[in-house]
Order: sequence, then C-alpha cells, then structure tokens
Amino acid sequence: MDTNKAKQLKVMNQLVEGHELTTQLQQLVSQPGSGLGPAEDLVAKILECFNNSISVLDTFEPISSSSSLAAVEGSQNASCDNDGKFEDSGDSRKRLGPVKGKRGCYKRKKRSETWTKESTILEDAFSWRKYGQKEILNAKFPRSYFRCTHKYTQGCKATKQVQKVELEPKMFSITYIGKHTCNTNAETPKSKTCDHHDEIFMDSEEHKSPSLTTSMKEEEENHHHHGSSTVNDLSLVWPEMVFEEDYHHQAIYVNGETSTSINDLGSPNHLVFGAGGDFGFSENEHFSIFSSCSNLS
DNA sequence: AAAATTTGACCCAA
DNA sequence: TTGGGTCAAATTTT
Repeated sequence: MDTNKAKQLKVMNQLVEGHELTTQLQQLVSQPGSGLGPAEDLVAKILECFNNSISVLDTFEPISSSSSLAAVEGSQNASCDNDGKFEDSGDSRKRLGPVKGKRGCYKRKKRSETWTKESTILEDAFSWRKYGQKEILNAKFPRSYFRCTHKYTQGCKATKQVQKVELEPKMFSITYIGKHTCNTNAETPKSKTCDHHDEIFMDSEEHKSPSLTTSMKEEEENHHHHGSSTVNDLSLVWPEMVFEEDYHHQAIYVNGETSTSINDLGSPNHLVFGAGGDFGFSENEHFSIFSSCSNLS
C-alpha cells in the first residue's frame, strides 16, 4: 500500500547493495600486485557516493534496513584492553577454576561493517587463522570462524565466517566482518604457481552426530590421499569432508576474485587462504605457503 | 620449538 | 535458557 515507502525501501536496498559490492571491489582493487592504483581512487569515490545517497535517504526516514550491511553491533576488539596479548599471569589460566578474571571481558557490541558473498572459493587475499567452529541450529553444515592472522601482531580486527550453503553444497557463504587494518601489501606471488588440481571434495551429507569430526578424521586417513592441498583448506572448514571425486569448476572466481586465487590455494595444511597479507612481518607464514608449493613439484 | 588447528568450555545477547 | 561467537588448552603440523 504505501508505495512511497516501498519504493524508498527498494532504493535503499539497491544503494546498500551497491555499497556492498563496491566495498568488495575496493578490497580487490586495493590488493597489491593488482596494479590498480588509480582504480582505488575511483572506487573510493563511488563508495562515497553511495554513502552520501544512503545517508540522505536515511535522514528522510530511518528505514530499518534489513540489509546485510546492517553494521553488526558488536565485536571483537574486546581483548579487554591489552593489545590482545594474553599476559600469562603466572600460570596459564586453567579451565578448572572458573578464573573469573579474564574471560568474558569481550563485549559483543560494536559496529563493524559486514558483507557476505557466496563463492566456491574459500581463499582471498588475506591470511586467516581459524579460531572456532560451531554447529548452527537448523543448518546442515557447521560454521567456521576465522580471524586475521595479524590480529595480535598488528591489531587487525577483521574476521570472517564461512559456512557451506545447504542448497548448493559446492558453495560457501562467506561473511566478512570488519576491514583489515593490517598491511596487506602481499604481492601475490604469481610465479609460484602451485599447480595443484581442482578442488576436490565431496559433500558428505553425513548426518551429524556427536563426535563426528573425530570419526571422520580417521576415515580420511584411511583414504590415504596426498597431493591436493586444497583439500586441506576445505577440510579446515569441514573436517568431515572427504574428497573422492574431482571437482571440475575452477574458474568461477565469484565477484571477480583475483586471477591468482585458485593457485594460491596451494596452502599447506594451514589456513592461509591466498597469499597472505604483506610480508612485512611474519615471514614464516608465507614461507610455508611456498614451501608447500615446492613440495608439490 | 614454533605455529596452526581442534574442540569443548565460557560468555553474552536475545 | 539457548544459540552462537570467542577463548584457550591440548593436539597436530611444520
């Protein structure tokens, strides 16, 4: 009935979507090695346009945008004060005594930009470290939690959540929360193409049962497979995943992932999606990427 | 030995 | 109280 409102909402949604997409583009463009310096400025301007438009609309009527841009209130940065480092107070905090001191200092409220995309590709230009996995109610697949590898070295607050899409098991829903503040000048080492093959994984429709991961792990060992490190990446998100068939797609760089994406998948068992950020700091990390590559050849 | 992952406990918001 | 996000000890991998 309220056509005006409906239209307004539509416009808003479109703007928000445009904003999201632009943000994604910005991330891509800002990746080193892309040689898209001037494009960055343009993207920044486009983003500003969206921002302005949105804010104008917003002042008219605070539409409770149901969009995914809904700046998530809440957040990490909670490491309670300290730069995120755990100061071993004497002994490590055992879980036995409820050591009520440290835990729980993190607040889940703050606003940080989030956006979601679906892709068959898990890696991106950043290096992530998995810090958790959860079974989600009514979801067939668990959700994995990652934080920027440089959270502690550079205080980068970016995190992402990855979950397999039920209807499209080959697809992953990847939600990015917060922007990277770390140095991500990692020029993607294109020369180092780890030539591994396709992504292989099978959608184990396994009914989840407790202790599933463990048993699956064993099963995986039985399969006795080496070679594709991609599998390792995937199994990071879905440990129960066992690969058997070759998956032939590969070129679906959703949302224009960098052309190097697939190849970069050659990470070892680590969670180093893509060529991790700038190597200004932890060289070990990208070193491991390469070493894995050479191992393959 | 160091770094990364696994996984159940812990915490907070709804 | 419950679901989901995070922590951190134990374990695995490099």
